[in-house]
Amino acid sequence: MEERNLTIGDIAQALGVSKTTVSRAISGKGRIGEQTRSRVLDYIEAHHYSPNVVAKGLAQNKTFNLGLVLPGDYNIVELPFFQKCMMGISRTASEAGYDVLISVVTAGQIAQLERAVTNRKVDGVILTRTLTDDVPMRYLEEKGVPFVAIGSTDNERAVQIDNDHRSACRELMGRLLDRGIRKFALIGGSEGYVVTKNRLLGFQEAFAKRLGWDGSRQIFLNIDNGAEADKIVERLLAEQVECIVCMDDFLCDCVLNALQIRRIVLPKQVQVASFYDSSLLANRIPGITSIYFDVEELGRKACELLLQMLDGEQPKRRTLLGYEVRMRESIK
Amino acid sequence: MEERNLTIGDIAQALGVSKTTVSRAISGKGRIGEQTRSRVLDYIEAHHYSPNVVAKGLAQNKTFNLGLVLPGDYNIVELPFFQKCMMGISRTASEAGYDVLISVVTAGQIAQLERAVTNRKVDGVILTRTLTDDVPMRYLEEKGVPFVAIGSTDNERAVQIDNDHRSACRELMGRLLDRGIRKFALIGGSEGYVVTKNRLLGFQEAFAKRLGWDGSRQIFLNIDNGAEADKIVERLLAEQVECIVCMDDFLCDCVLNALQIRRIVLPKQVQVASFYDSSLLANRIPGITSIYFDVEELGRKACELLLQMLDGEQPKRRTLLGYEVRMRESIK
DNA sequence: CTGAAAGCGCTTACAG
DNA sequence: CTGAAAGCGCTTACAG
Repeated sequence: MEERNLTIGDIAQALGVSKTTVSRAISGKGRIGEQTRSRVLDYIEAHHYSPNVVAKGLAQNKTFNLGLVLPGDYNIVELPFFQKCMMGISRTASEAGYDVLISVVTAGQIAQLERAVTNRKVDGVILTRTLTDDVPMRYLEEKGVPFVAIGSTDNERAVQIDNDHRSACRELMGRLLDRGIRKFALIGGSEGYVVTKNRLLGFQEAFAKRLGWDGSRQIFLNIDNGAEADKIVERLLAEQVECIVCMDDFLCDCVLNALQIRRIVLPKQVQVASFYDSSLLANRIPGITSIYFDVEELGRKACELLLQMLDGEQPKRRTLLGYEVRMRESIK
Repeated sequence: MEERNLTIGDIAQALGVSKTTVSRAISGKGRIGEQTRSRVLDYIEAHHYSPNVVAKGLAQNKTFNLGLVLPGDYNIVELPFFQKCMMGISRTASEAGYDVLISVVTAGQIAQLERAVTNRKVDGVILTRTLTDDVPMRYLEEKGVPFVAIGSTDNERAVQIDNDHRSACRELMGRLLDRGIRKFALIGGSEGYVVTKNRLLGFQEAFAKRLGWDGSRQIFLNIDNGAEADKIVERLLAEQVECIVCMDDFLCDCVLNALQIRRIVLPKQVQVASFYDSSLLANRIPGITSIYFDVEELGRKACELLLQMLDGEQPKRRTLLGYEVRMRESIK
C-alpha cells in the first residue's frame, strides 16, 4: 500500500534500457524497435505501472485538466441542466485522458476560476452559462485561455455551442398556432440571459410567419419569483387568455402552482406550454407540452470542441444542436 | 498574453539571489533575512508572479487537488444535495489552496475515480454518497487513499460525516405523535442506502419511547417510482391512514401527486410529512412539514476533515451534524 | 533504433 | 542568513 510508485527510471533499470526508451515505448513517439517496445509494454503491464501525469504535464507544459465553470447562484430548475452538462463533459474528458476541475462562480465573483488559471491547473475551460456581460468569459479572453461557452453569446471570438432555442421555440409556437390558439401570454425570466432573447425571437418569428393571424399576445419578461408569476396568472385568467407559455420550467412550475391553487383544470380552462423540458416537471399531471434538449450531448460536444482547440485546431465559432418538440396533455 | 510565465529562476536572477532564497521567501519555510524576504515579496507583487503549483506539487509529491466522487445515477430530488455539497466543498478547498476534481461513478463503475487515483491527480477524496456495499470506498481503502465519506457507513475505519438523521426523524415523529396522530404510514426508498436504515431507526424509536401509544404504523420500503407510490397511496386512503410520512422528497413528490390526482385536500383529508426538506418541495402549497439540513455546511465540514487528514491529523471517525424540524401546514 | 543530458519549475537536505 | 546541488518523474532535441 505504501510502496513507492514505480517510475520510468525503475523500469529502465529493470530492463537495462534508458529512460528515453521507456518513455518512447509508452508515448509511441519517436522510433523504437518493435521488440524493445513490447518488452517495455509487457513489463508495464505486469507491474501495473502507470505514469505520473503531473510530471508528464510539467515536462510538456500541460495539466490534462479541464476547468468547468459552474454558477453558484442557480435556481433549482437549472440544476439538472448543469448536472447533465457535467456528466457529458466529465465522460468525454475522461475518455480523452483529461480530468475535470470545477470552479464555482457567483455573481461575477471569479476567484476560484482565477486561482485555477493563475495556478496553471487547467489547459482550457468550459463555461456552462453565458451572460450578456460575462465576467468569466472576459477574464479568460484576457488571459488567453482556450475556452468554449455552452450557451450563446454575442462575443464573436468565442467558441460557443448551444441548442437551437430559437428554432425550437418557433416550431413549438407554430404548432400551437396551428391548433387554433389565439390568445397567448409569454412569461419569461431575466433578459440578462442570452437564451431569453433567443427564445423570444423564436416566439415572435412564429407569429411573423403567419400574416393572417388575428389573435393577441402579451409578453412578461424579467419575472423571477413565484409571487410575480402568481399575480400575472391571476390577471391572465381574468382576461381569459387561452395559453400561457413559459420560457423555462421554473416559471412553469410557478404558473402551475398558481393555477392549482385556483383549481384551474388543464387544458380545459387554460393551456400551458414550456420552452424547456426538465426533469422538474416530469411527474406533473397532466404532462406539460415542452421542448426537449439532449443536455448531456451538449456537454459532450462542448468538451470535444475544447479538446480540439487544445490539439491546436480551430473549430468553427458556433455550433447549434437540435431539439425535440414534445406535445403533451397540457395543450388541447 | 503569450509571454512566458515568470519563474522562480527569473526572480532570483533579477534580484541577484538564489532560487532557494526566493523559494523560502514565498513558502515562509527556513530562515531568511527580513530584508531579503520583503525584496522578493515586493518583486513578486509588482510583477504578478504566481507559482506553478504543478511543479511545486511534483517536488512535494502533492497535487493540491481533492477528488470529489459524484454519482451518475441520481434522481432529481437528490440533485440539490449533491450540488450544495459541492459548493461547500469547492469553497473550503479553494480557501485552503486546493482545487476540486470530479469523478462520476455510476452503478459501481469507478473508472473515472481509478483514473484520478492511479494518475496521481488527487491527494484525497470525498465521497458524497455511501452505499451498504460501497465499491468506491473499498477501492480507496485498498489503495490507501485518504478519504472522507459524506453519509453514514458501517465501515469502522472510514472517516465519515453525516447529519443526524436518526435523531431528526425521531424528533419529527415525536412531534407528530404529540399532536395526537394515530394511524401512520411510512414510505421509504432503497434499503441499500445507509440513510434509509437510520431514518427507519429514528422513526421506530419515536414509537418505542411512547409506551401508551395505541395507534398503527405501516411501513413500505424499497419504493422507487411514482407508480408504486401511487398504488400505496390509494390503499392508504382507503384505509383512512391519518398521516403519510415520506422518507425523502422524491417519494413525497410522488405521494403529493397521487393525492392531487384524487383531489385530496391537505391536511384536512390526510396529513403528510417528509424526512427531508429539499428545494424541490419549496413551492408546494400547502407547505410540507419536514426536516432541514444545512448541506453546504456538511460539504464544508467534510472538506475540512479531509484537509486535516492531509495535514497528517487523525480526525475522529464520526461526525454528526445538526438538523431542524420544520413544521408546516401539511400537518394539522 | 537507442541513449546521455538538459530541461519543465519547484523544494529541500546539506554546507557554509 | 544564503546558496549550490540534487531531486520530484517525466519529455525531447541532439548525437550516435
